[in-house]
Amino acid sequence: MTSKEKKKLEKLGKLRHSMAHVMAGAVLKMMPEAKFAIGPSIENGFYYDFDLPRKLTNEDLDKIEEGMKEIIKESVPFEREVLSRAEALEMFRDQPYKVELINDLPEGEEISIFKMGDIFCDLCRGPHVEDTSRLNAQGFKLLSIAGAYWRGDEKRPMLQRIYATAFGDGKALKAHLEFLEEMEKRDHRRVGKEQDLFSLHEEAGPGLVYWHPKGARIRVTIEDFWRKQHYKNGYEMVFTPHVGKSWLWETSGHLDFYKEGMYPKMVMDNVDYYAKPMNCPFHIMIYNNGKHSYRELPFRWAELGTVYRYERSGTLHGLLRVRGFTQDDAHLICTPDQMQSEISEVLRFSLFMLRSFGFKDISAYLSTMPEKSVGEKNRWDAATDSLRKAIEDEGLEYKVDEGGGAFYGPKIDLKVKDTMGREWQLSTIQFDFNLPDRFDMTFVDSDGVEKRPYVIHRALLGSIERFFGVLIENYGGAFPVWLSPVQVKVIPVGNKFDSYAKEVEKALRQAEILVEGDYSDDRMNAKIRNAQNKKIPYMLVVGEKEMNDKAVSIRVRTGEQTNAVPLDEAITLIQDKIARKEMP
RNA sequence: GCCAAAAUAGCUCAGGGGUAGAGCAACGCUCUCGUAAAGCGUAGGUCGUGGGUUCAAUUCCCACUUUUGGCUCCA
Repeated sequence: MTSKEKKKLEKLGKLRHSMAHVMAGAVLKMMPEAKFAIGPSIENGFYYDFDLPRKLTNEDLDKIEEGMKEIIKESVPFEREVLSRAEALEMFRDQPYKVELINDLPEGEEISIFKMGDIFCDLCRGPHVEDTSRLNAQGFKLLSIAGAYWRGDEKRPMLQRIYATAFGDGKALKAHLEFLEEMEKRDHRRVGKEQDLFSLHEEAGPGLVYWHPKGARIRVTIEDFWRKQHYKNGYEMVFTPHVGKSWLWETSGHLDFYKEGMYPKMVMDNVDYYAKPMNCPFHIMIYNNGKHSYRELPFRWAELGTVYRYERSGTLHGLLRVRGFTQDDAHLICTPDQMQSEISEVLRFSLFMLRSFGFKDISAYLSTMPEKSVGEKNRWDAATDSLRKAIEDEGLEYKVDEGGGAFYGPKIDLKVKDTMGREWQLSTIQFDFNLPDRFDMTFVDSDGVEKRPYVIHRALLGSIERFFGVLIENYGGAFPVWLSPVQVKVIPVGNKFDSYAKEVEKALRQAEILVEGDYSDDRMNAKIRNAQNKKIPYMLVVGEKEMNDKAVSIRVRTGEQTNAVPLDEAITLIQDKIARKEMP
């Protein structure tokens, strides 16, 4: 970010934060009993949390918005004052949340308040605009009412939060509202319905995904590519069961530390079984099936492993947060000597995969040893160093989350930015110092001594379901040709040309192109419209001329049109686009 | 899980204490069509589930289920 951009953001932040005070003022006017929590500026806007005598309705939002516009019109000044702790506590004695905030301020910290005329006064660090006339009455919009726990803690009171978006002027606001509309259009749940890709069924189990034929085609494309690349990169595939006896989960520690994330037990013949929330114990079972020499290592075992986890009911969301999903999992089992090269390789591989799917803007997050952890410090240090070196060698931008690692090992997470500028965490590469001990994994080293191997978990796409959701939103349903579930729609201009269209269809299918013909009695215009709406990359329109010349008319979903293309040329062109993973 | 809102035809949605409505999709018929919607017709619903109030509930009330927006952004 340039310093100019930073300044602009700071200015917007000041504006939004001031706007939050204006909103609080309007709410106070409406409900004098209101208790105020916090009201920061956030990305694209601001919010304020209130404890109110009654529930807010959407009509209230309109009234509050009106109230805010009035305050803005009145050019109310913002004035800063510095108070002693005692004065501040006295001033906010009727505001329990503010009192808590004041009491939590560290000793010696300056306590300041901002007065907005006699309308509203808030404990606040600032800064603010000089007066409310600096705010734009056309530049904001209250968006939604939401519940939010005081300080994000579910044991504390639930407050009412009003979210708003705000910009310097009406034009920027309009642009942002249009952006939100565009997001709605790209929503994977909406596109999933429009293109008949997948469904979820409350009566059959929430958070469990059904892949329809079109969605399954995309999934198969993803998986085929994934398997091929894994074999090319020295991995082996494994398949493991979906359930395991409690012994397995006791040994792994999941029943001690992860039980609330697991589906409850099934009992068969008086024995407890659990659906797997992770694949790792199964892969370790394969490893422990025999004795291993250092000469065999490293093992790279991959599995598209479907796992089941309990996600809190309120957090389920389309494909992005589900209860049953398929991890593109793998475990690297290696000697200490091999660790660095394995990490570097898997990071490189990960970047290759993400880029293959069109994600170019990738950043890394390195999470280091937390306070509570297992495993020897020197192993943590070596592992963390290898992760850091791998990131730096790739020249990736990265942030360090000190102490943010899991208790069993440090990790790298990769985040991609999609075409709409949103970040998604996809890949994760994670050391495990817990399971090798628990399962007593060993290899015989060159000196004949049994030693502990390093175990690294990794998922490149994360989960197939979630990745699919991200892909849909990234492309807004207009996939590159290789991922499109229908790459070509053959459209005869009239039923007279159905037989030639079928010939074309057959030729394309022989060329391994995903093709469908439209033999409905719709008019050609309607057929084109239907194909456009499904975002099918190529429409091959055929009629008399094409039939006579063994040709097709190519209409790309962008609207481009090329007439009289010989059929074999059209096939080559489409095959080429598929091979290059390009847009049509 | 918690707060709020929602659930009506396959989809998008309207309606409202007294026989349930539209558009699109589906199906049938007519038209045989040249680059983003031909015309006519037919069928389609225990109004999410269970309970209550009422002469009468899809509508009002309660519970449940599911979905949606939130629950990290620090005065």
